[in-house]
Amino acid sequence: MVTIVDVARAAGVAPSTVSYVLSGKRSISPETTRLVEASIRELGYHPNAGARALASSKTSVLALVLPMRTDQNVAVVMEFVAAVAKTAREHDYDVLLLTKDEGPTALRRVVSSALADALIVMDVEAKDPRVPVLRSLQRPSVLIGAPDAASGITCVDLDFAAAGQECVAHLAELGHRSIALIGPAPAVYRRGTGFARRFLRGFRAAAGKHGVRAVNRPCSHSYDAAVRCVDELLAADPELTGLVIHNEAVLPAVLGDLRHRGIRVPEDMSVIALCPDSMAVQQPVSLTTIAIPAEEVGELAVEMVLRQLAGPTVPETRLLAPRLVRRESTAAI
Amino acid sequence: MVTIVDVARAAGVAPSTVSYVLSGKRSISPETTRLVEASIRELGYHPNAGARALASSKTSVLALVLPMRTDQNVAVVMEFVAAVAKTAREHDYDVLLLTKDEGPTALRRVVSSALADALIVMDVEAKDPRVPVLRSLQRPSVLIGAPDAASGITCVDLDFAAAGQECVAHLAELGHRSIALIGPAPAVYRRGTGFARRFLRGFRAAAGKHGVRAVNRPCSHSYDAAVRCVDELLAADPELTGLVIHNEAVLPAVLGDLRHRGIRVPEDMSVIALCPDSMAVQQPVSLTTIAIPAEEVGELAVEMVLRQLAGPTVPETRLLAPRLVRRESTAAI
DNA sequence: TTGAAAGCGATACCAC
DNA sequence: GTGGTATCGCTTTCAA
Repeated sequence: MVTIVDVARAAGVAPSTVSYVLSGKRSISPETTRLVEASIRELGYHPNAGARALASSKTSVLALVLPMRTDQNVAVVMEFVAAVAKTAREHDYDVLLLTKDEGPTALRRVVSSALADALIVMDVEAKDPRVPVLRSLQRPSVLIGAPDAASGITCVDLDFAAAGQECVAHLAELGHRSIALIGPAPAVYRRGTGFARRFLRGFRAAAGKHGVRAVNRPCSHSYDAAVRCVDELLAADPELTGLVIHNEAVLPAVLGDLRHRGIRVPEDMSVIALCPDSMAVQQPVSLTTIAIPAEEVGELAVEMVLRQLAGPTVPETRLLAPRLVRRESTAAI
Repeated sequence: MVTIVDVARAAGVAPSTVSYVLSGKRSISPETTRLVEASIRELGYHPNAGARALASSKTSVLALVLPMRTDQNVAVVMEFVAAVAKTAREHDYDVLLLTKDEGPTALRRVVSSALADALIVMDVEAKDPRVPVLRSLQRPSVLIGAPDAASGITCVDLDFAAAGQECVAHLAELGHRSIALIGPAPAVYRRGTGFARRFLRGFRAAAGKHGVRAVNRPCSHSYDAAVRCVDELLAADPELTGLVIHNEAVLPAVLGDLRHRGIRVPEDMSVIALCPDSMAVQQPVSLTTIAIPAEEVGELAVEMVLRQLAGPTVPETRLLAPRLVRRESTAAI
């Protein structure tokens, strides 16, 4: 193993000088810099992460807590992870993977054993037990999502309320007077995952404002549930002409079922979905969507957490404005 | 921060004794053990990971290299990750996340900076540039998947060749005489991802053996591509009665299209898919599948890599036998 | 602009 | 069965 002493000897300088060349924390003559950098390259030196962490109390590692349900949202979660990993590396950080089901203890463990400098936590619920722990930990952290009590912590997420509003506004503008929301599984509401309720709130508010008849129907992930859901909605209101789908899992099922019933999209039924773009274009009709800005959120999460690492910041909840992408599944009535 | 010295003082013993209580590397009197453990609990002591790594040259971290494409396979990748993370934690290891597009350099970096003790590498291609690097690294590693030249390295994967054979055998037994394989996107074959070719090989061999007419058609991930694919297959052979789908992305599209054409599954067309179970039961007809044993593979990968860490082992490629789960999408002709 | 040396917090060897 | 302490590789303060 190549150590800083080896490099120093090869370059004919002191170990501390090598360290300073690497960190840039003091000015070094160009000549010395050249010498040291050459030795580093020649010997293939990589600083030992443990030693560095021990001496500097900084690990250059971010812990990322992931939900590991495989039933839902997988594509979106993956996009977050990709964005977080990429952005972290751009700032010379590595990513340590934790899973949500390790619970709040895992956060404590990672921090007290100095495995990571900061935490990014996904899939935050309304009354998330990890939030108080995070608060007590006194370590930089960013939540992706937002709990009920977000005071004192930093969050970033899509503005789901605005997203709900935009969906309704778009349909209302196209002349639709009766619309329905096919929501996430009942379990999601029960778990109190914030985004579901925030979306619903925006949806309802906008419906009131635009004078549109609007109903809401959670839907679990089986094909049958999706079909039953469409059934009920059509039975309850034959005039229904607009569907907002906030549930990627049943997207193919709902669209398939509409087609099977001879209900054309968008001629007979306008459909707008909240889902990743990649999914939107993989359907029989390419879907008008509110994109989930996973990449942006992931990137932002890393940047916000690094800013905290760099110095004091004020906790804030950052909600990203929804971006409606109009494709072929919505039309004027 | 609580250190081992604090614990030692509180328990009235030497720091080394605390260390030995923790590691179990020498026998300690019950009384001392009790005392030390109590102090640890009271003070909330967690050993500093960096210090430990520095002193012992072991990090208790496994590096996991993930593909970050979001287009395909996401559910399966997620299941791997979940299994790896869970199994690693059960053995008191943490997981460091790397992405495939960081390339072979990332492997070198992680090893030389002593960020991880071993590597688990996913999405291995036929001529994967990471393989020679891995070989030169002299660190325990397991590939999920298998390159062409697997000598000297440890791999674990589903036995895709056997899976291809099983699919054909199952359909042949049911009396089908003409079947087709809807395969992964052309890009996947081009990339030389081993599993695609191995599956195809098994498929062809079994078709020959059972005297079944069999064709192969790669299919990219758009809805239109899927429809076109079905179109062509039906045009080429009106007698086609069996479909093997090795492409989760187009599963809903193909099934939707069949239904739209009035082709019933399984009455008119038997369908067997290679996909996660969760996906199989989310279709209009629950699908007969070869399950991808992601959980088993992930678990095994961790165990194999830990065994290497424990002592010398002989490199081997472990192929898991496919398990066909019969559901409602296949029937006798 | 550079060097010397004191830690950082654990492990594991050497003593007893 | 237990204690003392050199050691791991780096950062950073103090000195020059």
